[in-house]
Amino acid sequence: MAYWLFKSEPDTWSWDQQVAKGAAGEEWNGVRNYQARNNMRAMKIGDRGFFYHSNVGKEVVGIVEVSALSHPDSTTDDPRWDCVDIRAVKPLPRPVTLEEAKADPRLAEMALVKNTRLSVQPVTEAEWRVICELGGL
DNA sequence: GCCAACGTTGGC
DNA sequence: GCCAACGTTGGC
Repeated sequence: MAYWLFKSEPDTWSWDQQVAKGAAGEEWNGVRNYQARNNMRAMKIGDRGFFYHSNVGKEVVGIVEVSALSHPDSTTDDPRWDCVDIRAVKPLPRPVTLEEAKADPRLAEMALVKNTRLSVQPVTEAEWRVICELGGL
């Protein structure tokens, strides 16, 4: 199983909205970046991801799961853009802020820290464990 | 195929 | 609100 990180501005799409979608999940649409799209194309059902609030909060707030494989993004007719569906699994007991991630030497190579502009990122298993630990899981 | 101009993201 | 980093576009 692979691990990922999904960024969203809470003003646009928040963790609470994701939770409200329940087990059905929701399209992770609107991504217009090739790297991010390629990451989504590589995802499999059941892969886990962090849900990160950018701009407001700047923290990992919860864990999601891929509930549908990559398919055309319904918000555009442009065939270049695909997306997966994700559903909320559980919140982190304690959100992990970007500041904390930056302060932890084990996360120095994390895309969240090194490549702030990428909106859908791969996360290594080691990084996954560290964030979970910091988040109180 | 290069690169300048432009647009967007996201931290501060 | 600013600006740095980065990605994309389009002229040549």
